[in-house]
Amino acid sequence: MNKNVDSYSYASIIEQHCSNCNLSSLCIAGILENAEMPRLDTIMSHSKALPKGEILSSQGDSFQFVFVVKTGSIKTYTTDVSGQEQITGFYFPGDLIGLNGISSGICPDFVETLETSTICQSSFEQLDKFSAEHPKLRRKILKVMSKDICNEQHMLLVLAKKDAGQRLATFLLSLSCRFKTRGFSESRFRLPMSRREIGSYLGLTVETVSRAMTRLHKNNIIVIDQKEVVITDFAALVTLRDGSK
Amino acid sequence: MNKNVDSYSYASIIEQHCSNCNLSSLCIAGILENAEMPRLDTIMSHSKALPKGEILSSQGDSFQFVFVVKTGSIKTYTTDVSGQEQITGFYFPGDLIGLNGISSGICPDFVETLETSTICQSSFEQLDKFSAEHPKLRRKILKVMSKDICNEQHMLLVLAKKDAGQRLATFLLSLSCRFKTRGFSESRFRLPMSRREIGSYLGLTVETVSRAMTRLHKNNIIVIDQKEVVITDFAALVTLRDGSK
DNA sequence: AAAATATATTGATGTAGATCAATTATAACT
DNA sequence: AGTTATAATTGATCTACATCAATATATTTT
Repeated sequence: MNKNVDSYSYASIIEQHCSNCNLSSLCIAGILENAEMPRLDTIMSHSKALPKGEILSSQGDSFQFVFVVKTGSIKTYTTDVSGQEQITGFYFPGDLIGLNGISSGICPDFVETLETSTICQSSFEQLDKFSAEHPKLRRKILKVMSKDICNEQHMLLVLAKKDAGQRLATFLLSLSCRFKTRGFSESRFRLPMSRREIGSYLGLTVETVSRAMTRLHKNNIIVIDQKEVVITDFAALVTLRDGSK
Repeated sequence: MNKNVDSYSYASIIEQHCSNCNLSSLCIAGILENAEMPRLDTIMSHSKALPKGEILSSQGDSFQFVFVVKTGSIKTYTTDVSGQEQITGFYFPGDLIGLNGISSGICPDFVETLETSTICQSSFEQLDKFSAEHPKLRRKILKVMSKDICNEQHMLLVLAKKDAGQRLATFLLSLSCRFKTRGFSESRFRLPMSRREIGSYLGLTVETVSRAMTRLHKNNIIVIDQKEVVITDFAALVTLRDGSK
């Protein structure tokens, strides 16, 4: 039972188009020519604001849709036979989510809003058909998946080899970079996820995340007030991240 | 400087074709019709036996080729600015490697033989062109990448949440399954990688891998003699892997 | 075959982070 | 505003694994 966007009573499709979306430079739509936009608009639907905690698709659902974050943020997480829950990624405006369902035809994870968010949705089959005729779109999809693989391989290294401080530094600098790419401040931002969620993503407990956070604060590398982060010493944060332990 | 296969003096292209390869059921070639094989043969080159330790491509190389393992086995690993080395995967006959280079155009990791191996190689650009005209090949490539993402997301959970015994159980059962798929025994096989390499992959030290191994042996779950493994109690190994810790 | 080198095992000890527990801060609800 | 529930911090203790060190076993070299 896929809970696709337009099945929500509060999430009907409203008058929005990829062609007039200011996000297109970040989104897969960015590689299309203006003339090709109308066709994209026929396969993309756009949600209105979804509240925090909304599950866009669940582990075990049959795979049908891919999503692009328009505003807000998303987490993906998998669970285990033993009930262990692992956050596998955080996603921000422009990010394309859900391609990992292709291999088995089953959604391998949960996709959930971290805060009030709007998202765009497409049937994967239709996107794939479109891409068959558009080499640039085809390549873009491959690039997105390839990038996902690289990101996860990097996270494997982080989880396997880095201590708590380095993991948190890696995390904060990655967020900083992603916010910067989206035109926001790279040094001052709000964490849309809880300490527990950061811990799940980084393979740490809440307590360890909290302690690592206050340590960064005490060392005057960041200022942290609840979810608000200010990076005050980028160089030190990078040194910590890249230190040979 | 890409060290592609046919640049090796000892690895000249020999008379081999995808069309007469007994591996095709496991390989991407498996989804093509007989009539399409000749075209695949024009873009695939086949190495002769490469010795252990041969590096097929290096982190930082410009991305050009993808590889399929024909015989033997392969490891991929990345390194860090701080010199940390992380094995990101082990690959066996039929496995397609290298698609993670698409996003940046740079090979993000090293690809190296674990033992004497033969491999098949294709220019990615040519494979991509071919796939443009063959929906099934296009879909197959997407499936391979999607599977890679799922595998890595699963490894993230293993590294973030599982203890040494569970990690080793996960590893051994995964190998068992992959060998079975390839027509080999699922209960008796040879580990082509060292304890150190297993440790790198699982985020553990050699010592911990060794201890976890002897513990499995003492509990009569496996018999291990150097690199030879016999799984004597699958149920116990599964229970260990899936245990809620 | 002997020497040298690399790999694996086993033991002793130290430590980062988990766990348990208590307190404080924040958000949600009535 | 006051009550309840949730999230975050901080402290005390415990433990699994890393680290250091010593053999032991393979593998390679001469």
